[in-house]
Amino acid sequence: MSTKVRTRFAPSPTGYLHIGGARTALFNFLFTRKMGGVFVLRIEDTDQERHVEEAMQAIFTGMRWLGLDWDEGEGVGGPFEPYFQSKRGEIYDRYFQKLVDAGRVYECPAPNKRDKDGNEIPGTGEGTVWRFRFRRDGIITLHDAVCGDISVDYTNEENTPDMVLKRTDGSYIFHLVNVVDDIEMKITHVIRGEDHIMNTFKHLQLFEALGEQPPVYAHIPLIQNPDGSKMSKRDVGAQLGSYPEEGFLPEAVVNFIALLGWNPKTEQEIFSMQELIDRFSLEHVNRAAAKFDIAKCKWMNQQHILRLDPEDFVNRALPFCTKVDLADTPQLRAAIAGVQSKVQLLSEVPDLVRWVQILEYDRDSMDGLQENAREMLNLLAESFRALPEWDAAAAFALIKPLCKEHGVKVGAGMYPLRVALTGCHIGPGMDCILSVLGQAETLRRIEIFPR
RNA sequence: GUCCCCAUCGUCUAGGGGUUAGGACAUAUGAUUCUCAGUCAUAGAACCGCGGUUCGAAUCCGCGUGGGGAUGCCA
Repeated sequence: MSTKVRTRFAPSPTGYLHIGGARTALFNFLFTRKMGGVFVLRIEDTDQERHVEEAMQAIFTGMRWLGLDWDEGEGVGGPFEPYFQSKRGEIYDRYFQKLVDAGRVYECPAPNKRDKDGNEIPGTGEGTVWRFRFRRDGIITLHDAVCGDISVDYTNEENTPDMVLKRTDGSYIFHLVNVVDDIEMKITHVIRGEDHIMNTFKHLQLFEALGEQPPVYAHIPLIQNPDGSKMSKRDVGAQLGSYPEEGFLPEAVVNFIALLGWNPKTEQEIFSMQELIDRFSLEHVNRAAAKFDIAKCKWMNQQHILRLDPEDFVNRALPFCTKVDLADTPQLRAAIAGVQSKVQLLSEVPDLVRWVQILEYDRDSMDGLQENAREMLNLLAESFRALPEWDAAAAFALIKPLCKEHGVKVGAGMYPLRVALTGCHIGPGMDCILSVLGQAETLRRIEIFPR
């Protein structure tokens, strides 16, 4: 019987949750759910100097927004608490002592420190640090679940200098704590970004020195900017935190990043989380980096919006409207429902329904009016007024015959009406507009229309 | 510098010793619709280069080139 799959997502709270990090979390999540395993969220906050509290909250809220629920970690507990590395000092001391006893670490003068760009700061190398003594007797091979076999020659010290494990202040470096926690938390599969590949050889050495079996590793390709450069915090789409406020649906973002570097071996493009779980496998993860294309991400968002229940759509779009001071009324909700098929992002909704409460004439829309606009409006108003009983559907049904009767194309009659009633040339269907405004307001708006 | 990884339309990708190299986004054109959106149809658009293996290479191998990553008292 095979042991139960245990994975972890181990971000460090030094920046906001990055789209690449979100995808790493997603792949871990999909794999774990597919395998019926346990997904651990561990916070790697050993670098107290760079620790940012809001960044940590952004990780939690970002993962919850995406629907990546973890089985062990902050908020849910678990058998290997605590899940913050800053609180696990004694455990690391114990493992470090093992390395001391085995003669695998040695104390030596500290090198110079580095700034955040990695440049050395001269004259800062004070005190002593502890380094791990790598084995130098051969080539180390990593059997990666995505990349295949990769080997590095550890007899060549130039690229593999003995690594620092313990800082001058007694705290431990990432490599040690990462490996120790993976051992302690019984992690069976490590799915992480390709930028960690070179670290993995160091980690393999650590596992061996500690007499432990390493987990299965799967290194996933990085996400790059459209120009191929490394994506950093300031780039478009880089921060997951910006997606909710820009009007993306979490299911669309999940769908999009899942397909960035993994393919489902089918031509289907739109997937729910459950479908992704059912299909996911590490063998179909690509090895090449993917560029981030915001246009396709928006298209995918649109596809998911189209699939939402109308009521669900209204509820999700409503906050974007109230945020710009539109009042939550039945009329507004009706108008929102009318634009479900017209937006790619929820944030586009307010501009399309503002007319319900605020009538402003859009310059471009006004310029598009033809000479006979006033004439058409008068005719329409006349027939609306003549209705024995107001009924939006009936009013709407009058428009086409009226246009034909007067020898104008339906669009030529509908357009001025739309601009007169909403101030804009895009928005919900005309039947929806008439229904929302009602007879009196419809006639009033035609009346006051300045053309 | 050294080490590691990668390379199919502009982008995400399928395929993989013999294919009209397929799909999606984006773009363009047309149809429909309420001049938006949507839907439908059509079009243009790719195997990085050079050698080798082979009857045959985009596919396998080597070398270049390009891109990315690593080489930290960051993670």
